[in-house]
Amino acid sequence: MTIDDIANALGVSKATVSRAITGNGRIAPATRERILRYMDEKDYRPSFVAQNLATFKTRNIAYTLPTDRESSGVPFFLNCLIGVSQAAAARKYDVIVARYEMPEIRRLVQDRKADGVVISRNLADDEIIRYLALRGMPFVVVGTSDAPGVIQVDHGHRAAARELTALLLERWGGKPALICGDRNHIVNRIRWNGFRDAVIARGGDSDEALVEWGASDAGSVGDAFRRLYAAGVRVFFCSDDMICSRLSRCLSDAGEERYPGVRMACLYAGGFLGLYRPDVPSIQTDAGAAGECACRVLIDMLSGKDVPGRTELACKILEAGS
Amino acid sequence: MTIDDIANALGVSKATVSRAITGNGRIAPATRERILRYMDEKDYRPSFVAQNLATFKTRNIAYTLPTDRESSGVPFFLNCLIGVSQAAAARKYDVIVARYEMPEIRRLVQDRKADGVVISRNLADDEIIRYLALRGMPFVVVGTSDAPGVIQVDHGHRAAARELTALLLERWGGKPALICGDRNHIVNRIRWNGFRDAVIARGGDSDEALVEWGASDAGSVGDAFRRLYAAGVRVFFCSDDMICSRLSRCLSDAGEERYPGVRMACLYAGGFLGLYRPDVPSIQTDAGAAGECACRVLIDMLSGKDVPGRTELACKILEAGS
DNA sequence: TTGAAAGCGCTAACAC
DNA sequence: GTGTTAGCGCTTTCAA
Repeated sequence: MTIDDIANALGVSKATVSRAITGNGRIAPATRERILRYMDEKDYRPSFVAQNLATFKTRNIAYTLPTDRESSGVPFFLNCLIGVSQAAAARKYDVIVARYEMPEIRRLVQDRKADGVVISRNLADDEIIRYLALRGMPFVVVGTSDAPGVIQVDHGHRAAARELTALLLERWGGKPALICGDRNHIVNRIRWNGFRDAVIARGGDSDEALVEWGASDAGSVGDAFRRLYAAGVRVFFCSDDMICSRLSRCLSDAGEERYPGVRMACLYAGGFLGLYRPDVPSIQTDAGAAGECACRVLIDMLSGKDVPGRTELACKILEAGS
Repeated sequence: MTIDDIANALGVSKATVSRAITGNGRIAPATRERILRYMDEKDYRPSFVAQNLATFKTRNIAYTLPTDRESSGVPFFLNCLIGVSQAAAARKYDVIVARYEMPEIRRLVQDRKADGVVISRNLADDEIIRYLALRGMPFVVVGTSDAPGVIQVDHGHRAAARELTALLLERWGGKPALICGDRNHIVNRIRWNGFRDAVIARGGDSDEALVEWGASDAGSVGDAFRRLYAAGVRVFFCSDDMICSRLSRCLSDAGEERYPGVRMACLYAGGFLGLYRPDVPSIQTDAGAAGECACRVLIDMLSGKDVPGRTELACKILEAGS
């Protein structure tokens, strides 16, 4: 069934039917009603493709997916995608996924398969972001980007890290340090900042000895831990739950009694942690909410609305026993 | 730039240019070459939307996403999606995601946003699968479905479960049992079948006492474990790594020495396990490969090729020490 | 407020 | 082997 069938059946012209569908142009409320009711009755849906051709819009938004083995195990990306998909569907958009690689992104914009893109990953200085900006493809980043003028949606990692750190330093005392992931990931630097804020606020200084960068596999986490422990650190903050789990395992392997007085906390729990250490204090974020918000912002942009340069979502701090 | 510009620039007709693009119809190899080269030179890409309108194809394939909290932490779905996306891109298709819910699926087919769908999840008897079949939307399932005539791609879970079980019974001896997840998940039933195959082959019988269904959270896994242990079981197979991790944690919480002689193995390692218990024997699958294969099969279907009703991928058995 | 008609960029008969 | 032409289903001037 097409717009013509409707027009004929109702004795009006295609144009009028189109006006009823889009809401553009002048049309008598009565005829509009009549047409809409008829469409509904016949369960008619206008063809997206035809609409797209006429309007130069796809009604798709693209979501970028990290492809490295490392990230694909992280629940964040899936949860975020689900949020994006939800927000999109609510506004009659669809989500198409694109792997976060230059050739794929290029194809995406050249083939005009999407009206805008949600980027789920943010490295410090990024070729893909530059490309999108250059080509005028609207996008929003989930996370924090240091590139100028980039619309972003993120959790308030720094404030949350500061808050949890302050709380635990107060409660536990002892010498703290942070075991942190890749320094190139902005979010790790942000957590480090929040952690440091709290340390400084208590009169400590921002000593680099307080942080071990680049922890990732079991080996490097263990090494970092032993170095810090030897230096007198007893309160261990981890930049994420992956590291926290590894530290925790490293401790139980060695026998907890071998390292008395150790405390630990987690500056970001993306879904792993809960499973294994419900007792570790941590910061919870909601990837789905972030995705949803980012998508909403993007679609607002596409509709020509003004959007905030940065939207910050609240984290939840889980003090959890101990 | 459109097909017309090209036609004019080269002094041929639109139709000829179209033939060069699609490869359909008769065209002199020489002109074809000339046109293609020119397009390349000018970095011209035909408009997908216009093609779609003319051919009734979208060149999109849909991938369904589970929406429950439970599944969204499972790396399988993301890895599978990445595989699908890879296979699709290689064939100039795009992937659009749809949450696995009836209203969304209905919208998808009514709006004709995709030519086919890859289903990443398989419950025993499924409303959505029935709907797709009814509406003539081509689809393939990653996993095993008992609905008749459903094209499926899966790992050989049963054979692998049988093989690993046999191997370990041989090596360890002792009374075995399986702690299994939701009985409604087909894949759990399949693993149970494989496990049982091996037990029977050793002269055991297919006693239901050998399996505890419905394990999921820490509590139910712990309960199942204690019941079985009390019944004399010493060799514990888990249907997946989530359960395995919980069992492992339950043991270390209790103090391993409290339950002497316990062995454990994992009939499916989706990405969690490796982190925490590299020493537990397990069955590894490759979700990415499965997604890639499913997508390839689907696109073959769409191109009118004959495809196998079921494709089975090999699992990797990790014997891992102990 | 409505209708007629000209696109949007491409494909696919059908003729030559 | 190539060109002509009529769509694909919708939007959007421009007149009426």
